[in-house]
Amino acid sequence: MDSSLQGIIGQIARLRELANEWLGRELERRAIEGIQPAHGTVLAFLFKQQSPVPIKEIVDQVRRVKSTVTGMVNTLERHGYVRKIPSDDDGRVVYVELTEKGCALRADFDEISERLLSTVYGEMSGKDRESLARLLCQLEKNLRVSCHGGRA
Amino acid sequence: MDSSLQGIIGQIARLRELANEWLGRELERRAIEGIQPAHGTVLAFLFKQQSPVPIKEIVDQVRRVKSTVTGMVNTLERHGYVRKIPSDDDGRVVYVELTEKGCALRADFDEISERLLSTVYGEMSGKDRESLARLLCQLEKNLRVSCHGGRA
DNA sequence: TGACGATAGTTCGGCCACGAACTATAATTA
DNA sequence: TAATTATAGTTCGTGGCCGAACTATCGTCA
Repeated sequence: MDSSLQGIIGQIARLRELANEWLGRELERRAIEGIQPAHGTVLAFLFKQQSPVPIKEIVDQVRRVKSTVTGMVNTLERHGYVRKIPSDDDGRVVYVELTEKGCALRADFDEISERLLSTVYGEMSGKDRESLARLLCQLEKNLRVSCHGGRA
Repeated sequence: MDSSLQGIIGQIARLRELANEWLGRELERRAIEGIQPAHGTVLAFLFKQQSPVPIKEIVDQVRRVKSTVTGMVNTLERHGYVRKIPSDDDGRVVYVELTEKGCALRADFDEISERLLSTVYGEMSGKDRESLARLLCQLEKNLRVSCHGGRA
């Protein structure tokens, strides 16, 4: 029931898909291989770090279950964007760190983010952008309350 | 880059996930088994039919690639919500039709759709709902133009 | 009628995404 | 210190989603 097909939820779902599609094309256009739209949150987080981070940290930040993060990190590793380093102190943890190739994504990443924003907003006035953000926040709050009583 | 994490796209992505989460809980609460939020568009389409439809029709309506639809139809069939009937006239086509069990979903489906709508909107005024829809349409148009030059 | 191209579906491999089970290593507590 | 519990990651099975390749059938056209 991804839909409610008609109605606001369908609209939101479509929008999200269009954005993903746009990102896919942009990545392809720039010949960036092995990167999926979903990797965005992980990369954004890694860009902010100046030292290797445990996978656990990524899991907490990225709002994905650990098995999902394991998979994404492995994909990123296989494509050479990231390196895994087992901890010496704690035999359970594995650190993740961007490689050269991974760091090199940053410029594209920033450009793409900016371009997406300006594409999606187009000529929309600042006032309308604010209204939109506010209204969406409201929906988000409504759903969040109904889902988990406001937490998270 | 599902994200742009911050900004409108992230907000939309979160909203869509929350809606899916909400749907998941609702389906679980009603003990409806084997149904995924993504099946919503397929079911909505089947509810509107009074005779079996070729898979091709579903593909066109549901905005999913044929291999995806094949998968979903098979899942629905395995759970007994749907029946596949090879055509006599045309050896290539396979018709799909709701079973009793499938038809029985309709009431829940309608209720759930309505409840989701009222949950997500909450107390938002009619005027705001309209503004929101209008603004989202604008974003959708912007992206669509940028993606495929306005088609589709 | 026979070859060729279009059309309908399926299959396969690759990803994300989830939950449950499992491993291995701490940390805690009796 | 031994047993128990908690924590970090991985693995596995299910499913959506895609694109590409494949099969089978239908239409068309020579």
